Amino acid sequence: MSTPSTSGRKDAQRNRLRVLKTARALFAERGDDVQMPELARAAGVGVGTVYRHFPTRQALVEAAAEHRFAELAAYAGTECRSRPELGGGLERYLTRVGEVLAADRGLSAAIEAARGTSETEPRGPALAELEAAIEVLIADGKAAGTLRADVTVADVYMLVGALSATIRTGSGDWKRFIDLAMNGLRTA
Amino acid sequence: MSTPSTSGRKDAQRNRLRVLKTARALFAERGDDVQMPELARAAGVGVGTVYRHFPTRQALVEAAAEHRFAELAAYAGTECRSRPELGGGLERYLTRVGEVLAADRGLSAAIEAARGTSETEPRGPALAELEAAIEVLIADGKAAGTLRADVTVADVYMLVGALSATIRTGSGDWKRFIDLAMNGLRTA
Amino acid sequence: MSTPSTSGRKDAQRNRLRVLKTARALFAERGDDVQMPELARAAGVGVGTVYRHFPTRQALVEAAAEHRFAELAAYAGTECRSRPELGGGLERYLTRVGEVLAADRGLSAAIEAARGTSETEPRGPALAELEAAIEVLIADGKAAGTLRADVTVADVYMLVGALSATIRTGSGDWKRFIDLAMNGLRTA
Amino acid sequence: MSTPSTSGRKDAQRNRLRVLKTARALFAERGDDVQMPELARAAGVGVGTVYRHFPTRQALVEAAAEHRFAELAAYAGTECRSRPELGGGLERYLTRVGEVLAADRGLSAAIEAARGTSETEPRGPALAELEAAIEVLIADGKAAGTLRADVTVADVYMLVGALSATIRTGSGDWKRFIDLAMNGLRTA
DNA sequence: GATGAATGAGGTTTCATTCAT
DNA sequence: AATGAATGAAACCTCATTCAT
Repeated sequence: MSTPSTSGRKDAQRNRLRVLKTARALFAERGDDVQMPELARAAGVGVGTVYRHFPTRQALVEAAAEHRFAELAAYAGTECRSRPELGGGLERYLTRVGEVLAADRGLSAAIEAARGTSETEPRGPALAELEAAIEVLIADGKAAGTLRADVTVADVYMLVGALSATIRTGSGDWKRFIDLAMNGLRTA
Repeated sequence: MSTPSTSGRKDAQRNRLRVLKTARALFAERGDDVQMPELARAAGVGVGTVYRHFPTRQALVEAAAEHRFAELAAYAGTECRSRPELGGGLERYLTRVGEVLAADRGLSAAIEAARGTSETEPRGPALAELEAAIEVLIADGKAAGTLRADVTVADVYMLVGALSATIRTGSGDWKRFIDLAMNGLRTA
Repeated sequence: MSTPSTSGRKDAQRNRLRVLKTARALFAERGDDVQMPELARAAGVGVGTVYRHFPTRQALVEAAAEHRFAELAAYAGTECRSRPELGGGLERYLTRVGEVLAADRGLSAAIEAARGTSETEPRGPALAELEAAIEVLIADGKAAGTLRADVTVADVYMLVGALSATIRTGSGDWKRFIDLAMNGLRTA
Repeated sequence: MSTPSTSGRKDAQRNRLRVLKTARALFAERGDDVQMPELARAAGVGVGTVYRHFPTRQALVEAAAEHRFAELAAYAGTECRSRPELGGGLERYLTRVGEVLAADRGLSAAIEAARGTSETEPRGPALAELEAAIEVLIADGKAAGTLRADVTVADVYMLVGALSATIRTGSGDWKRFIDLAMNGLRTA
């Protein structure tokens, strides 16, 4: 509507991204109660286009989740390691995660709602990347003598999940959660 | 229709409880996808009766949540304190919570779904009781010198929420979570 | 809307019938392009009520088919045999079928559309009844020496189907079809 | 885009035929539930190309119908008359029709679905040809003294329609249908 | 002429809740 | 107080058709 030409084949990818970003924004704002036609309208495309790129509402939510996840993974792999000599890369990482999630509780809610009763967590491609990055942060911490020797990626992953829930449900001060969690990971 | 009168107030209470227990059982088994008419049938009453006692589906879910919560509170107040000289009352409590929640992931999911995008957590009457009980467990721990001096009820409450999410989503080994959490609460 | 009270439990059956009759009428008039909400409105009930009685659009169409089928079966069992000494019971029956179907081409179209690509024909309870009645008509004809000795119920059933298609598609004069068909069934 | 020019008019005809044949094949296999984009893909062209040649899905189905119809007409005009002294040209023709339709029930279903509630049958160019051919077969039969004197092309056309329906719906043994039909057409 | 991404009006079905009996 | 049939507002998704490239 504001952009003059809606274009053709070439920027199908651009459309996909547009939908994805609109979805993130709308979910962030209003949680799970966003309907497909409305979302399409907000993205400036027809519902059909949304469904072309994401065959199911759930698929769209998952893609939004993955999108945010990828950002978090990228952060873990770059900024957090930037000054390893300072130590505390892991803590900086968790804090960053907290900030992102806190700014975006609606999306978390939508993701949670979409999970429904499904038993398994979806494992997107960004996950492997994230795990590798966290591995490094853990190694740094152990090298600096600040982390317990038995800390694993699985531990951190679990704590991120717990942090996310804490923020989403507002069951407490998430900075305090990180504080306690880091304390739990540190050498006695 | 032909039976003169099916009794009075006493049956009403019995019905309320029947519905509540059926709800806990069905939610536990199938999560949020339980429909009101079906639930009514399972409880052996009509939908109307369910609605007489719980004006809304959400109200019923909240009641089920409170019901479970009350059990947890009772446990904190009794068994966990039973042998304070042993120490570790708080850890025993968290473990108990974990066991109950792990046996009951469906109900957690239903509760979570019912919360929807609502900002605030419902605070039922059992909460005060629980807080008092936890206060005591914390005091015990501090007296035994095992807990950090700054640990509060809010901390524990937050950790219980995080534990619940960890179990519900299956994002990791919840016993390990308790391990890390307790480590975080302990004196350095 | 015109009837003062919509009543409760007792005339659920009355509602079912009302929906069924409305369906027959609407399908007769407009063929397959009748939508559920519209049909419900025409029947003076909500869509939900329609779906309570007929879990699927297809189920409703099938019920309408069966309803008409039952009428045809009843006719075969009664009027057509009324004066066997006249002979020609089978022909009178086919003619009657033709009249009913000709007055009701829309329903035939809806039924056909609902069948879709499905391989098998639905066999409702009226079918057995019809077959028994036709058996008798055939026996009458053979006794009167007018029908070929090898004529079976399956033949007649097949011819009824063919007659139905002839009428529905308007591919010719159905009375002529009956003429030819009867000629085909008669002794040389 | 890089290829200078993909030829001119000749390819267009080739494409038309390609689409038509693909349509026949796909409809034969899956009945009416074939989508335009899918059909286009199967034909190795874009949807746009399909629409260039057939302005409407219905038009394509009709073209497929006509295509098959033309084959049937050709057969009536050639092989069936090949040895008129044998008699039974009409029966041989109907049998051939039956064989073709039986191998192709899906297309019949698609044609039927496309007709929808429309009152009139489409009359393609092959029809006149067919009628002429049948006229001859009928004349042969009458000359041989095997057909009733009042048999018309319209009768045969109607019977072909009925035969088609019998095969499509599977309501009986279509060879038996031909048997009865021929018997109906024969002199007493 | 060909391509295929985009469109968006519809259509079926679900299920929390109401209310006549 | 209990019953359960009825309600009807949604909400998702499909797919024939268009048109910019």
